[in-house]
Amino acid sequence: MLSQTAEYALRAVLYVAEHGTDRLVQVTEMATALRIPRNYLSKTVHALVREGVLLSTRGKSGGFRLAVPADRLYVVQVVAPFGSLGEGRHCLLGRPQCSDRTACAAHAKWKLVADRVAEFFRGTTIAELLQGAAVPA
Amino acid sequence: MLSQTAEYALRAVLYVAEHGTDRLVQVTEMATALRIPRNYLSKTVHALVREGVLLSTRGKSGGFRLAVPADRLYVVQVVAPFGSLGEGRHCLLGRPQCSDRTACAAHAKWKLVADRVAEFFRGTTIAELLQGAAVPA
DNA sequence: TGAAAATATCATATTATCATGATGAAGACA
DNA sequence: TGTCTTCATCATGATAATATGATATTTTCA
Repeated sequence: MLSQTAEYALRAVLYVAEHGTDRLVQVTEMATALRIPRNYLSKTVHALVREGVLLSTRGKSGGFRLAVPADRLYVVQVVAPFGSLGEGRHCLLGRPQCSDRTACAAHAKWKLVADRVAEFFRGTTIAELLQGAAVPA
Repeated sequence: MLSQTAEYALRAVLYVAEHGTDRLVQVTEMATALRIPRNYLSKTVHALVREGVLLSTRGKSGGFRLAVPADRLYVVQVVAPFGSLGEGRHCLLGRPQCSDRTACAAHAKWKLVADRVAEFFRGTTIAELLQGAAVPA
């Protein structure tokens, strides 16, 4: 559903949202806790900085924190820069333009489901995900 | 949502279901009509033969036909051998075992959506997709 | 000012996916 | 029997995603 990288991004943001309320969270800490390759995660979270999702501080006692309150940060903002998911329309059969008018075979049935998925990404906040359950190690 | 290969497989099966009711459909014909690389499609549809979705006949005037009536052939059967989608459990955060009991952060909210997706793949037949709309070239 | 800690970045390696081209094998039919 | 057509398969290549290792840059603080 999500690319590996997008999944890393989401897990990292959830980690920051949970542990970074009163301090900065370091990449090494996240990488260890979430079992994600360190430098790869570094690149990934830096991309989130460029996207305005995270803020980074360099140098000693540096780290990351949310750039947006968790209850105003939507999953799509975290995930969209990587895998193309959560974004606009999405034809099951991969047709470039597949709308209600020029429908592909799968369109009518699939649309109902695809809309649900899109709603989830666009309408769910990081805060809501954290409420769902405690985050295990 | 689907891997390229899984999408090819689904489009090919839809094509066979539509055009193969009273004759065999050849790979070259499908590849041309659906604009899919010929040999790659050949490999893909052959995998569907092994899976019991299609039947193949070799030699002159050979080709493919459905191994199962379109109204008893479910999308998951076509798609599962390729991308891992449509299959059983699916945690948004990629945890190997993520159920209602050991829930990850995203689980509760995501489950509602993921169940819908799984239902679509498991509960929708090829025949239903064909009813959805005419298949353009 | 220098050392340490942390992010940022670059170069490269690895792996999986997608694709191509050539060849083998089976069946139909003259 | 031979040839043609078609599926089956093999070997290889191209590309993108994922990952690793080394280095540069910024900041803190003694």
